[in-house]
Amino acid sequence: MAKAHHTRFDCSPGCSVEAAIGLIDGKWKSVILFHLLDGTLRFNEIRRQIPAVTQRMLTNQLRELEADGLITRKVYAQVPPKVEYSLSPLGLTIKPILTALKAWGDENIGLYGKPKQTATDLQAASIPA
Amino acid sequence: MAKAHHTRFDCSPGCSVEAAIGLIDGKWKSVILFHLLDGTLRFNEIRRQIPAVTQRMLTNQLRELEADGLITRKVYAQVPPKVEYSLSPLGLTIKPILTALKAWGDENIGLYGKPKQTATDLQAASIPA
DNA sequence: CAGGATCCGGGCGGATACTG
DNA sequence: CAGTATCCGCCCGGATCCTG
Repeated sequence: MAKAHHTRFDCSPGCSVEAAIGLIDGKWKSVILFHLLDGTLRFNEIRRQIPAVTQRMLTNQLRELEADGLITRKVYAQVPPKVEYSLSPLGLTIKPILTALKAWGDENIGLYGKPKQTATDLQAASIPA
Repeated sequence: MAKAHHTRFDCSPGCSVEAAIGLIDGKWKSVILFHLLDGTLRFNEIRRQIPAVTQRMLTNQLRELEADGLITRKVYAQVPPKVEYSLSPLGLTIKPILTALKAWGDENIGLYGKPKQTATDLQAASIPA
């Protein structure tokens, strides 16, 4: 797992959840993977899709994703350099998670990063107590 | 968002993914939420479910989850103290994500935290290139 | 274009001690 | 039981400069 961001998990039932999260957390990984769902992207293309990421971090996260086998890095021997990133077969399998995240985010989060409905709102709306 | 672990996200398409992840990352949150799927738990019950977490971290993460409206904290005025944590209505809505994570983890990760099949394996198995 | 190298501060998170 | 308080090391991640 590259550098083991989560130090370690001694397994209890929820272990695989932890492990799964371990692969897609890391501040930018999920967003990167999400954008790669649309297809292959070059380095600076990803940067443009995620303006807030620094090139250092982008390189880092891409390296870790590659080390974890989630993405594939293809280098073209030419100048100026051209490097393409795409989801590996394993990476493709996390699509359900990403779309679930996206769906949930779209549903429950405003554009400001704040939950748009509070627990109380939802209580009144859907759940009968 | 409590203390804004992810500083901020200036929104591009994948923003809501980032935002969603922002709520469930934080080293232990996903596991905590996952265990709360089974129902209400007391503080030390959660600790026992997640041996690797320290009480400091557990308190932290619980506070953040509460601030984000994902869990509910119920304090019983009695001694010795009794505090129960449970998923809020909003928290319940992330169940699909958690189960997706669990499913993916169970499927693709061994008990050691390493992906059990490499990209190459999967390539040979399913995808024709 | 796609990075590598270095410097550096902030905060995440562990360990320990104390409390209502 | 369910925390709070404090100290502190580590490394995450930003900023900047350099390269094939």
